[in-house]
Amino acid sequence: MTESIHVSNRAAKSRAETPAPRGRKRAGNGGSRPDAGDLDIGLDALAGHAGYAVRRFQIWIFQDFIRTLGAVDIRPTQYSVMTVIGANPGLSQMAVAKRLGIERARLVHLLDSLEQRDLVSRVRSATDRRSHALHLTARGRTALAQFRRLAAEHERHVAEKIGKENREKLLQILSAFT
Amino acid sequence: MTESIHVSNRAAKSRAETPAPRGRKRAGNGGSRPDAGDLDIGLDALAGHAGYAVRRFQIWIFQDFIRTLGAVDIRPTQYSVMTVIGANPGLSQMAVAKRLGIERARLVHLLDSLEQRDLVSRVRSATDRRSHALHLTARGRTALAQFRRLAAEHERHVAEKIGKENREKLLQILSAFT
DNA sequence: GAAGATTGTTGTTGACGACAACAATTGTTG
DNA sequence: CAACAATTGTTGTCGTCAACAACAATCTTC
Repeated sequence: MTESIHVSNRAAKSRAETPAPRGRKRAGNGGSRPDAGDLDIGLDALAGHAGYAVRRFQIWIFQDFIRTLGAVDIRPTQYSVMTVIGANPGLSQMAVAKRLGIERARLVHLLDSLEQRDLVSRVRSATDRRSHALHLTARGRTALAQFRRLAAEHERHVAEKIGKENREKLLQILSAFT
Repeated sequence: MTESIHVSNRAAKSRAETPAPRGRKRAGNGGSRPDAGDLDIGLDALAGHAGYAVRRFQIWIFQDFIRTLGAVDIRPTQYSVMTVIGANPGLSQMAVAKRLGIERARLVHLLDSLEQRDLVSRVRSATDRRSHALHLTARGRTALAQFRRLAAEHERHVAEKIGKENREKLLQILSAFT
C-alpha cells in the first residue's frame, strides 16, 4: 500500500531502440523523461490521467530543485523543514511533522542531519519537557536566506518550463494542498 | 541525491497540540495532510513553491488512486505499465521502461508481479533474442478494462477535489510531461 | 571474427513512508 | 493524590522505489 516517486539529478544518456518497430534513430536527452522518439509509443494511452502527469512533473521539478540547490546540498524535504522552523521558531517536532505531513520518526533523522550541520537546534521545552523547541541557528538563518535565493531561481526554472502564467495558475489550483 | 514521496491509504487519527502556543483544540481529520488547526503554522512560509504544492497534491492523488483501485490491487505504476503495453503490444522492456521513466531493473520486478498474476506475458522476441516482447494476456485485457473504469472513477474524484475546469487546465499545463 | 554495445537480470545502497514498541513525561479520572 | 491513559521523541523493522554496478546472453560494427 505504498507508492513512491524518486528523483535524481543525474543525466541519462542511453540510446536504445525498440526491437519490434525498428527503424528510427535519435540522440539521447538529458533526463529520464521520454524524449521525442519515445513519445510516439502509446501517445494518448496515458493522456487524461492527472496522476501520471503530476508524477512526471514532480520528477522534473524535484530534479531541478535538487540540481539548483545541489551546491548547498539541500533537498526539498530539508528545505521545507527549515522553512517551517524559520517561520515558526519554537515549534515541536510533532507540530512540524504534522504541518509537513512527515512521520515524526522520519523527522528525527532529518533533524539529526540538520543539527549535525549546525543549521537547526533542538531545545528542551520548559513547559513540556517531553518535547523539543526547534530553532534555526544563526548559521541556519543565514544559510536559509541563501537557500531561498536558490529556491527562487528554481521557481524561475519552473516558470520557464511551463510558462509564467501557467505556474501561477498551477499554484492557485493547488493552493488547497499547500 | 534522491527524493521520495510515499503514499499510503491508511487514515491518520492523531490529534496533538503544539506545546508552545497552547490553547486550541480540534478534531482529527482523515488524512496526513495538515488540518485547519495546523494551517496557521507558517501559513505562507511554503506558499509560492510549486514543488511543495505538487508534492502534496501528488500524495493526495496517489492515495485516492490506490484506494479507488484497492479492490483490484493495482497501483499507479502497475496501471501505467499495463496501459502502455496494452496500447503497444510487443514492446520490449527497455522501451516500456524508457517510455515511463522507470529503471529497467525496476520494471523487471513489476513485470514479475504482473506475469505471476497472469496479466502480462513475456515472449522472447524472434528478431532480437535478448529482448522480450510484452503482451497483455486475455485475462490482462479484460482486467485492464476494469482498471480503466476504476481509474476513470478516480479521475472524477480529482475533478471533485480541485474542480472540473481546474483539472482540465492542469492536464493542459502538464501535457508536456505526459 | 573480435570488440563494443544492448537487453534482461540480480544485487546493493540510500531515501522514504508506515508501523510498532519504548522511556520519559504529561493529562485525566476515579 | 494515585493509577491509568495519552503524547513526544526515539529506535528499529519492513516494504517501496530510484540509482548503480556487474553480469550473461545476444546483437552490431568494424
